[in-house]
Amino acid sequence: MIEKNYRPADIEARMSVVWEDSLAFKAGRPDRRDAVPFTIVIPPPNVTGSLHMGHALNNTLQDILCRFERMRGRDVLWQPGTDHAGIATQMVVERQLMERQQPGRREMGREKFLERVWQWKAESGDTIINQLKRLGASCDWSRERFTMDEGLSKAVIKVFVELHREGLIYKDKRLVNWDTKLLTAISDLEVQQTEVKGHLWYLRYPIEGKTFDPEDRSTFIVVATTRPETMLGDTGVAVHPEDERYQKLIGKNVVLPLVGRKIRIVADEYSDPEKGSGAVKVTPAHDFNDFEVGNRHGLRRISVLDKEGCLDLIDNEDYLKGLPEGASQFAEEFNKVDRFAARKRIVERLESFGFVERIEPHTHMVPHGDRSNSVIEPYLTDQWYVDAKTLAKPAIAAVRSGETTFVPKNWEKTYFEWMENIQPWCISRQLWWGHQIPAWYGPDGKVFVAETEEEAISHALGYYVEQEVITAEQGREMALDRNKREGFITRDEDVLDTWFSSALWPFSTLGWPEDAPEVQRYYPTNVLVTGFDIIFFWVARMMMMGLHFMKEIPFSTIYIHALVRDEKGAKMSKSKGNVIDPLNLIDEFGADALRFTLAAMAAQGRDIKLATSRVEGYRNFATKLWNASRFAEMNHCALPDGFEPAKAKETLNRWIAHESAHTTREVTEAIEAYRFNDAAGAIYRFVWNVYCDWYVELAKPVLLGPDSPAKDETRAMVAWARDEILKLLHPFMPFITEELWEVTAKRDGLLALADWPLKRTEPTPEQLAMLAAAAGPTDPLVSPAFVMPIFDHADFTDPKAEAEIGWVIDLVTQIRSVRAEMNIPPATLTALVLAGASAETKERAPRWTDVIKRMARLSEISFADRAPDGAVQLLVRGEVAALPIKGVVDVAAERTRLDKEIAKADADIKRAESKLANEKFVANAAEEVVEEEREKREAALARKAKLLEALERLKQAS
RNA sequence: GGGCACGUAGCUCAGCGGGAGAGCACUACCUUGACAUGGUAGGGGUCACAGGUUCGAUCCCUGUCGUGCCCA
Repeated sequence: MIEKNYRPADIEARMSVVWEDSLAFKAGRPDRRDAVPFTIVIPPPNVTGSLHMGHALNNTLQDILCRFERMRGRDVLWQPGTDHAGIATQMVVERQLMERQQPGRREMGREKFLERVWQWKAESGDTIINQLKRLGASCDWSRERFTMDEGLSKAVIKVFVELHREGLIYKDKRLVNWDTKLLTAISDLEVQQTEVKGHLWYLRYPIEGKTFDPEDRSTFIVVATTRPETMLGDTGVAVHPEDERYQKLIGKNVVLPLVGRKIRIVADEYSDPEKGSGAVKVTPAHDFNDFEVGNRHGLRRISVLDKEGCLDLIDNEDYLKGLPEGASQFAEEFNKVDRFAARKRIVERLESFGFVERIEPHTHMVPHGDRSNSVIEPYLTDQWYVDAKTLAKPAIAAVRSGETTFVPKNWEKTYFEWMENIQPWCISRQLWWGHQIPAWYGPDGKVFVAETEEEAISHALGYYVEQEVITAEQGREMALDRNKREGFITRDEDVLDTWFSSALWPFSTLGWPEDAPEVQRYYPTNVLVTGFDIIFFWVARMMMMGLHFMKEIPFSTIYIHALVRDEKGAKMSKSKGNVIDPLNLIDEFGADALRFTLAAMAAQGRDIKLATSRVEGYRNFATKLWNASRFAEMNHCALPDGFEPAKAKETLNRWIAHESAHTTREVTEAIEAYRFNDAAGAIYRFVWNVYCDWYVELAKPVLLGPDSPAKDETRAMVAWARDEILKLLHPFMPFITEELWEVTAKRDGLLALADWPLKRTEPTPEQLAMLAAAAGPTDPLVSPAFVMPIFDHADFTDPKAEAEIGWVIDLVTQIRSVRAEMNIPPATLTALVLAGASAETKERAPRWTDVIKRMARLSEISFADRAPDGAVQLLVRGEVAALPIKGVVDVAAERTRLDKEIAKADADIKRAESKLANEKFVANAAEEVVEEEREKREAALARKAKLLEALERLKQAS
């Protein structure tokens, strides 16, 4: 029995358990051993995360694809898991420690802290997974992975060591984006440029050999800067080589104010004569552009900041080198002053000596850390880098060749843009939570990269024996005795960028580098579903790593979906805290309603700003389906064994089979093309506007009437069409459909594992050849028939049934419309006269008497040669349907109505004729378009003639 | 500054070379035996603006204005 009311919360809780217990989503089910696999790896949410709208959309779409393919018989693996999210997680735990007033990370020490993070993960790491389950995600939960799992860590180590051996990972001292709050390097991608209102300071740098005089412009050169405090690290001044103002100064020195360092004036195209003074100070250790300029001219790099962003001058050999007497006094005064305070004080000091020419307000972009939101400092440090440029080449080629395709295609441009200008990827992070870099340093700082410490020590001992740093005897002793080698080599403290492990996700989760059968079976995956915001962070890097280590693309299709934005149109993010909670929507309207809303709004290439009213509307849709199923149940509609819808005799039943097959094709094709909104729209219209509004209504007289073969057939068909709906709707609304599937009949199995309505037919050899050519080489495991299945449901198409039911619908609709227009109350029944009806109509009408009477509120239906006097005359599919309503019909009003109809017909005739009279139209337009226009004209002419007749009769009668 | 989108009904959004669509909201009527989370019938849009291409433009092209995002 179906419950009276649709209560999503109850159903969802129950169905989750049913699915879990039945292992319905397990990949590699024995009964699908021979099925073609279909694989999606989930974009692993951060363990710190909780479900936001972006996740809800992303996972709804993946689930639709997975459930769809599972019903189509494939062996689906939807690989779930979570990401350790280095910085985010470390921050969460540190914050927790602070809130509980417990010792901080550094006091605790690395080992203890990491224990603490794991403990946190054990307590809270399941949050997001449970929320995904609430959404209905049909992942193979038994295969859940975590980027810091033993297996995945092994993959990370192996990849690092191999790339290092190949020279694709290296250590380099160069500028990085340094977060002075988190005390770590971050990658370019983690830096957000934010517009900040600042100043442009024009500083006077005295020319060597001249006596500085603020009034005499020949004694100094003016440089403009937004960061005056970095001047302490200046090692040059650059002017444009063709800037005439400065030609004579090129090659000369200036004396750096306050510091006294002599620095050279160089010619470099980097300085823009149009901007500021045309001369720029060069600080290679604190600016990315200056770093390049410095390289070109061999300028020194002098770092004047420490890790926290404070001036670091005392004991700073680079800084002090070559400075005149007395420089140490200044160094002592300014040492350990924070960079922003230093800016103020240095400007003051410069002003006091007349070194500041002027200060202008200046708005510019300042880099901020996306996690800490603190100002990022270009900082000179040793870091590990991946040679992304080399790895990007095959990744670019794979997309160029179409081996991997983006949907929608325009994202390929973005991908190429970035990949072709890719910079070395800084992968080391000065954090504790993450994969510790497998590199060890010997006593002299030489680095040994190896998978294990044992391996590293053996390399190191071999090396130092050879270098005669230690004797062969010492080497042997240390190799044999742990205690003796203790502290001889020390491991790199840094961990890897979180995205380093995410880049391996498509194969590390399958068991690589072990020789796991899953790697063979499920790699490459079929489609990656993600938002465009992580194309660079994640998609591109998976492409690079997948191609390098598996020698195969990680996925053949990349479906990029919209971003769900907050009400202001801003991107939602975990750290910004501007997330809308989809769980509230699930609580209020149900997961099915939320999923359907997201699918219906997932039009390609457009962002989603979610309106709650839509969710409510789709909840109502679920209610509608619920009640329609109750109606079927109350009328004992059930599917008898061996029922063949194609053999139905009743026109109405043939019609719903016809309509149903049409919808099936629409939904199937739309999902295949990732047009989720079209698929959702098609099934929505079918359920509500076809099945409920017309089929069920038209079937009522039969269902409520006496027993008959027609009634038996209709009962079967009502149930059959309901089952078709449940199947088609299942990928979108899994909970309600599974529930209804279970309670409406005795079933062989779960709906989640039932067959999709369209059966694949064996393709002909010609079709196979054609498909093989079209499919290309991307997915060798997939037979062409799977890439583009061939379906056959010609059995259901029935134009005759369509015409007949169409006539009924038109007739009823028009009568209803005119009744409403004339304010005839529903309680008043009217008679219907079919005037001058064709043989076809005379044959059809009796079959629909009950239905039409019921739906159009009629007392009787009769035939006549002509419409009775004083009747409202409707034109239904070219024939007159008259409603004689004595005393109700206002003749004047009816004339006006007919006049309006005639005017409309006239307009149609005119439009068609003017087109057809246009020689160019007839000559240039497609034949079927012209033909269509002719048909329109004929139809309008006929309509007008009939309307004129009707008008004539009305005139005669009055 | 470069790039990518987007301006369609009051709101949220589809559509996209051959007569403008949905959901919500709105109006009127309806306790009809699945459903008032419903039914029936309506109202509402120079498809941002200006040019161009075309037999024909909401749709393609160019420009303008406005909005958003990404990268400098």
